[in-house]
Amino acid sequence: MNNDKTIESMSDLLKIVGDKTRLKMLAFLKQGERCVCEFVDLFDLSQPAISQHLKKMRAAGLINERKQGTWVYYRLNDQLPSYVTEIIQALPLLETKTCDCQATGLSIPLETLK
Amino acid sequence: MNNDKTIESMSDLLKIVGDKTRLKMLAFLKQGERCVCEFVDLFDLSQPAISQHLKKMRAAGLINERKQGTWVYYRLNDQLPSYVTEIIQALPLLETKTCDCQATGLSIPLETLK
DNA sequence: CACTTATATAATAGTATAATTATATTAGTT
DNA sequence: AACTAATATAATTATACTATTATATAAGTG
Repeated sequence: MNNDKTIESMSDLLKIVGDKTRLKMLAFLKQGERCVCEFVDLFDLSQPAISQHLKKMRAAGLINERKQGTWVYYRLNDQLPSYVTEIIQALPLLETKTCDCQATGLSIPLETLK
Repeated sequence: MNNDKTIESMSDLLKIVGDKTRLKMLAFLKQGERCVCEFVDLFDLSQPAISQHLKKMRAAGLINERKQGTWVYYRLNDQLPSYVTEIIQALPLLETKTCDCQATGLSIPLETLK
């Protein structure tokens, strides 16, 4: 086995995790699944910026997505290296602001209930 | 307490840890104290680059230094956040090449023994 | 089908990070 | 004191990252 390759892959993953915005996203995801629109509401960033952060975390295997209609929900991957799990555990729990798409507590669009 | 500040400080620390070269340095330091000259030998990088990486890790509180004559030895700080300890534990053990300044196994310059 | 909403992608500009070369500092040696 | 070796700092360049604006896609609705 190649040690340098291990270190490089750890570096790649830690660089993804180490960004302030992405850490905050991970902190929110500790509480469960969240839709993209919630991040757009919660962060003082443009929607494309949010989308690109989520893409990077998805590509790194940190999060998984679930699509429901136009909405996309992300959740933490439950198979993460222990050192990543430890980082996420160390993150503070953040206050939840409820987004329209979660107002029902059902995590699905209201329209689908009509 | 301010959650954003916690996240920001975690981000700052993870950015320091997440660099490939610095991760490799931390992997070497798992085996114990090392002098700067060893890093200069072991890495395919200029001496100033090594020095700057060590400075950042020192400033972040990841490592401690001990000066002995012209030589400077660094070791892991033994009081690190658990999530950092976990990262270091996950690093592979790297082969040790012995440097002149460690040839005695005493970690001190030969000249001081004269 | 035109319109709206949610999300993603592309192009680009701004900022941060790490590398190099050059130079300074500090300790030890002759 | 001059010389060498080890390390640090400064200045600069190159590269990588993140944010923005503009645009595309895809689903849902009237």
